[in-house]
Amino acid sequence: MQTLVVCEKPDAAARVARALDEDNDPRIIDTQGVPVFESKNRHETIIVCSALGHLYAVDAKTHSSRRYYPVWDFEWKPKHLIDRKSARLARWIQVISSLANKADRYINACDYDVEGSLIGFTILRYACHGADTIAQRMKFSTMTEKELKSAYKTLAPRIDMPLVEAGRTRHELDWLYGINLSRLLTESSLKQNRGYSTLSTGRVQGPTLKFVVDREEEIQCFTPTPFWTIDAKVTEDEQDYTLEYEKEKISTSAEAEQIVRDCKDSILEVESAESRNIQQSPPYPFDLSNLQSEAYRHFGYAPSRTLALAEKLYLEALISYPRTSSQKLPPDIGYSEILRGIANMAQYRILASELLLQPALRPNEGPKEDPAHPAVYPTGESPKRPLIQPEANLLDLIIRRFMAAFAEASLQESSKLTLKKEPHRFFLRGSRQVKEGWIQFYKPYTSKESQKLPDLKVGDKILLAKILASQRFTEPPARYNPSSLLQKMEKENIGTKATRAEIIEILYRRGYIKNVRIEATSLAMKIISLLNK
DNA sequence: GCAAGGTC
Repeated sequence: MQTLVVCEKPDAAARVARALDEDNDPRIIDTQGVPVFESKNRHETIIVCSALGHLYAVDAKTHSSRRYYPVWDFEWKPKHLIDRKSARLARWIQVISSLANKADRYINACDYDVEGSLIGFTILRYACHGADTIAQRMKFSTMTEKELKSAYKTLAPRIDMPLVEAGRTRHELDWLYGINLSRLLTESSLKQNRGYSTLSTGRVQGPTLKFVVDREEEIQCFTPTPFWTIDAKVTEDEQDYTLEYEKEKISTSAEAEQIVRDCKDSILEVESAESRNIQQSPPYPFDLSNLQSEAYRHFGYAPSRTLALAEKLYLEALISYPRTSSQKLPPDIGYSEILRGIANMAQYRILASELLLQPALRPNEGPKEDPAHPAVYPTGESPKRPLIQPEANLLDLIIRRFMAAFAEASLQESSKLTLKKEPHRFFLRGSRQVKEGWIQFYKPYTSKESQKLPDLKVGDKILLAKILASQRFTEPPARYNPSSLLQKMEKENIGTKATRAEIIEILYRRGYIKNVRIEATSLAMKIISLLNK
């Protein structure tokens, strides 16, 4: 009896093999670069092998011209027969096939989601000689040793065909829709003598581009309307304080002038003073899109760049797997061991040591989960080479975010004074940090600036030092940038954590969008109006 | 030179 377990990626295979081996030390079998492990326990020997994502994909059945459309004939083929860049997968499939010959029991242990179920299915069917019909399914939601062991004990007797069908249909529809429409666009552009340029669209590219085009149209159609604001100041102990008028926007010049006339050189009386404490929980651990948006905010890195940098840090064992949508950190990643590692780096020593003094370490987790990975966290290893600045920046962000997640809530006192000159009201807002909590750990990536208030009590009087009305204009909606466009995609649930950044890059490459503050080009306008028909 | 989804 020989069991063959198929995982989605080498890293996952290593974890599964470790969990299933009774000494947590599986034998690594040499297969010239294709990872295969042998796990032993009292009853059996288990062979654990790995895919490298999809090994099979959809392609045209016959290789006619790429200019021909529509194409309806497609079939599933090994990826190395479809594109040259996948050449190394030929050996992958060979190795798995020969392992399958010696096996009589098969388990799909790919990530428990649509794509994982399909990756396992195509391998079992095409590389393991139709083993999909007898294979079992190992289901887990995190790759902890405990959960992997228990998943192995409670195998589902069959693979999950509904998920497989969903995945297969998605691949096929995306291919039919994307390839045909893209060829149509490219050909029609050729016919209009625009010269050759590849045009493309698809289930994700199309709607994403439409977000940008819609915004472009809103901006072009926008007519600014005037409004007035009141700028006012008081002075106390030689310090100026800016007042907010009770109405943020005033619609007519006459009304604004009236307010100024009513209040000019008058004495304001403090009508009320309120203050309340606001507690703010630590930030959640990073999922990929939060990491991308913070890296954009603080360093200006495009989401695609952040993913590439994170990938590199991951391959050098400095951080965990970055393509995750989880905001959870299960205890078995070893909180205190990681923090001890972080404490070995001089710049974090004091902060990490402080956390290690806590009686119990518990991260403030977010709601999002991922079937295969925890949130992004630092491994606690020190870099073995000098990092380039962007790598160092990203690692610093990830380390501080990790520490912050374990820290205490911050407490801020927020105060508001209301000053009156009948019938008008002005506000003075202030804030003060009462307890720093997690902010101490996440600096400099958060700024909670204190705003002092003058020492005034209810009933006190103070001279209005300055008041004037200013005309302003309403502004059109802001353009997307790569980060906000990615967030919009996530909100609308198109694309995936691993592909969104790349799809935005494609839109740039096709000449559909330009600049960091994203503008739709005239080409994009034409494409979208064509697709709307 | 085409999609979108895995992964390195």
